[in-house]
Amino acid sequence: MARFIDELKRTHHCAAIRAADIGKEVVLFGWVANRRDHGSLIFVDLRDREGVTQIVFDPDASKQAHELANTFRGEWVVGVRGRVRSRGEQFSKKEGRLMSAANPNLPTGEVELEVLEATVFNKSETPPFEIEARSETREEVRLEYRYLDLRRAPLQEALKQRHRVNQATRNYLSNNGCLELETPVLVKYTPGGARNFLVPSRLHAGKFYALAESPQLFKQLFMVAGFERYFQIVRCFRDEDLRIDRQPEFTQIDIELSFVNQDDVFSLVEGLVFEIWRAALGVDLKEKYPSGHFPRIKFDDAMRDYGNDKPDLRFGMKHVDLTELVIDHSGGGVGFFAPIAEKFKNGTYRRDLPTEIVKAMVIPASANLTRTDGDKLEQAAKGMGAAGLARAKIGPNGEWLQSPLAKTVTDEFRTAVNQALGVQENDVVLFQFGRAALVHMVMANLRVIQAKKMGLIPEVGHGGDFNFAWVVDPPLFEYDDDTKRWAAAHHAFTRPHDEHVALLESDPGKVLCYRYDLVLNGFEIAGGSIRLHDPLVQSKVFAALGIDAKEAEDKFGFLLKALRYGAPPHGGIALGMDRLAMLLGGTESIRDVIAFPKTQKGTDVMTEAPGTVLPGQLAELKIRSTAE
RNA sequence: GGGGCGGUAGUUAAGUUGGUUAUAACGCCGGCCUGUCACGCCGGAGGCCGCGGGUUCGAGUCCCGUCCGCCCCGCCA
Repeated sequence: MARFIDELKRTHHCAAIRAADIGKEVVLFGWVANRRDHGSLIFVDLRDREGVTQIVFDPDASKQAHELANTFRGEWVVGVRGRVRSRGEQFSKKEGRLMSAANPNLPTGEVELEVLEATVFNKSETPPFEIEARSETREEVRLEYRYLDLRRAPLQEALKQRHRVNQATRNYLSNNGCLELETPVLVKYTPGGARNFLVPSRLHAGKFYALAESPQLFKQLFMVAGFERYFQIVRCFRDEDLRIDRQPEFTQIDIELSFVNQDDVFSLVEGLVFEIWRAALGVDLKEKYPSGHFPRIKFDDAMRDYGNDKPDLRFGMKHVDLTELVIDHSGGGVGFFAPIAEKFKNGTYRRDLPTEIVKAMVIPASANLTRTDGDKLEQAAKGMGAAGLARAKIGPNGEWLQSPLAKTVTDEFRTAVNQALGVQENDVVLFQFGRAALVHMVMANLRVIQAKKMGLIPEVGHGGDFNFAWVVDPPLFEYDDDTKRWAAAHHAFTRPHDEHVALLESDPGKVLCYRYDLVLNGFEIAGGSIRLHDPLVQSKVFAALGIDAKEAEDKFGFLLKALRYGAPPHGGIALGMDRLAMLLGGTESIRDVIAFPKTQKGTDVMTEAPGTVLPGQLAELKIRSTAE
């Protein structure tokens, strides 16, 4: 029988010791976070997952424990039995007077543990970096020793918060009639959408499973099967390049509901988000959204005003689309703009298919944008693929200064633009023109970059403001400039607005649909749609996409078949758990809220995955690598 | 696939127009210390300057290549 653990059970977590416990004898287990050796008095900060308590080794209390503590080093795992006492008043040599020994910076700072008995469960090598809340150690090193990085308070808190989000989600959705049902991870590869990870089949040489990029098809089949309301907290896999908010494996809160419309889905999700914020942060979103609902923005308006479908609504600096003005003024004397006006005039482009546009954004005079600042913005724009970044500073009489456009612009056009932009003296106007998708993207990013510079976006960890919005009514189809035909903007199973079904054949570009995204502070945190369950409308959608019955059957056969056997009207949504956690935690990277994340190249620096395999394993799978 | 930034003791950084023994802080090791809590004081160890090649009398520094990490575009809900 070992003395500790077998006989002496842990009585408290370190953070649980308070003034009320003074006089009690307690047993604590934990890690040596810090050791301050005063010769015959040794202070140790003992850390466990709940927090830190100061324990004191005094040879007068236990000579043996004190001698053991002499050997303690950082991150050793130790157990102590001792008596809780007030830190009281002590004579400070530094201050030269009697003063309180309490530490107001610690929740447990009023008390300490006088150690009567101690043991070392395990020693530790010197860690490669210090286990502190604020680490300046490079992420690469921290990822290699992730198990040590995870001891740090911010990561402990992030993962505890994820636990609370999970709990709240399960409770809320269960209470709202959803069943937690599981779907396969090994699935059949289906074309379109994200690239899949492939898993070779040993029993079927030459064939492959795909790792599910989402449970989309299966959750719809649950609806066909009559489960009516489903949810799952599910891992999904996508073999695409990584970003600061994208990992190859990530977790989704996946929901599908029968007999609902878009409003019903929104209400359920709004309730869920309220619940999550309460559980994770103790924040009541009712104060900001008394109706219990988030505002809605039409997709077209979001693109026009912000250049993307996930606008950060915490600040203004909206874009202004000048395309119409440019056309009306035949380019307004600006050499850059004239060709765009010309193409519209001679019918090369239609106004309802604005493949080339002109956009502007006003940076207010208060930002004091210097030429150097402007050059930096231009560099950023070029890095995103822009040819350049035309600027104009507004003079006292509305004239354009320090601008390549100033010399040739007509007075009428300049006046019209100034009015459209609502500019004032010393404002700086940024212009982008050309391919719509590029202009939107560049201007959207510049808006965010500039807002950060202007302090309109709070520093990570210091932003209490959560700005939600539903982005709704996107077009069902996107015009593909390269192939000159319509393509499904999302997938081919989204339900169009009923009043637009007639337009499917005549004017597909005008067809809006019941797809929706929930955005928060510039991040898309959820996306879903009301599904198409009507075979007749479905065939019209396929027709508009130029997909014939055979191709549809080949690609989506089993779903189409299932939908013919009494599929109820249904729709759903998926919330990105990792992004949620990231925004809840105020961290700037998705890696900060995932216990064991991948690097930007998709590797794990700790385990060195992905790795090579033995030739025999490949042979068994009938696979040969062509990699050099 | 494209663009940008970075890699120097365990960690974080400095390192000048190329110059002789590559600095500092923290950490680590040893010693002293009964009220510290970023304890303090004294002493010490610690380097393939990511890797390979080139230019040069001489390279952490300049050039070429390469690997790794990060950010963005493409891609992707």
